[in-house]
Amino acid sequence: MIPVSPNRRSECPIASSLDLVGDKWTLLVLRDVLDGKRRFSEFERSPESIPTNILTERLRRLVDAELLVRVQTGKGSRHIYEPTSRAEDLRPVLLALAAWGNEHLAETWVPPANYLRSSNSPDDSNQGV
Amino acid sequence: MIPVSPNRRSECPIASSLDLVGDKWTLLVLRDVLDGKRRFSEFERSPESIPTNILTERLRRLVDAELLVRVQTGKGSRHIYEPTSRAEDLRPVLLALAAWGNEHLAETWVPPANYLRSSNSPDDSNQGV
DNA sequence: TCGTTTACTTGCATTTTGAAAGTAACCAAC
DNA sequence: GTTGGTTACTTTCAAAATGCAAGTAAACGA
Repeated sequence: MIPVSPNRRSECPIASSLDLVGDKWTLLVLRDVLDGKRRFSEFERSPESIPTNILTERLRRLVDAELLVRVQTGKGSRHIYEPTSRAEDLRPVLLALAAWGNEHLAETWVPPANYLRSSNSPDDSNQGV
Repeated sequence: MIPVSPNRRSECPIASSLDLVGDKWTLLVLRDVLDGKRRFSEFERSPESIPTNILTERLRRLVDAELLVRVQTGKGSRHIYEPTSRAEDLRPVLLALAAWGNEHLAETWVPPANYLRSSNSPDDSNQGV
């Protein structure tokens, strides 16, 4: 369980979830990681172009809340971010948002049928994001 | 279909949805309206205490995007906001967020089994939000 | 060894948010 | 028919978050 945060607005589970992931960028980072991306530079290269200072801060928050774990790879400042089951459990949220977007927003990419359905690495035939 | 917005970050359906509802407050207004609330003053009284200038602006955006319709009641500046089917279609997003919050965030209200499942007015036995 | 990549940090301008107070129209009671 | 309350806002201004650009240090790759 993620402990009660000091800036929680209410005990509503929706409001409390949004206190953690309800901003412009966090769910997009989670989208990427659940789509198989693992590295800072991969998140950075996504089409939305997240500013790097914000990416750093969001990754830190997600690691703090244990939605991601940061794993050292090689010697220096080279690591990957792996989703935990807490992050995996957000898939239904992302899938519901994607379905709503495809149904109601003009000119959105329709992802392949299995998009975000497994934790596998992204498949080359899809449009990714 | 909601037309392409000038500030859209990408054609990803998740990112595009978040361009409209991906902030701290919008989904809480939609939670309230899907929970049976209809008036400005009802949204204002929710436990998260949305600032009124922000509430005004969010209601305007949701009316513009046709997730809500503003209906005059009585003479003067007295109206209600009714959800359209575009808003109803966001229920799965809210339910998924609520489920995730209840599973992973400490001390969140567990809403009744039928929470947000219908467009009926809220039932007195529930804790509302 | 030299250029490139990775994963950041820093500084600063712009934008958004938040808190509080103000307002105008209506409504209900006395 | 005035007074007090409610409704649905608007305005002001401070504070916080975001965004952009540039800088950095270590490591990697040829």
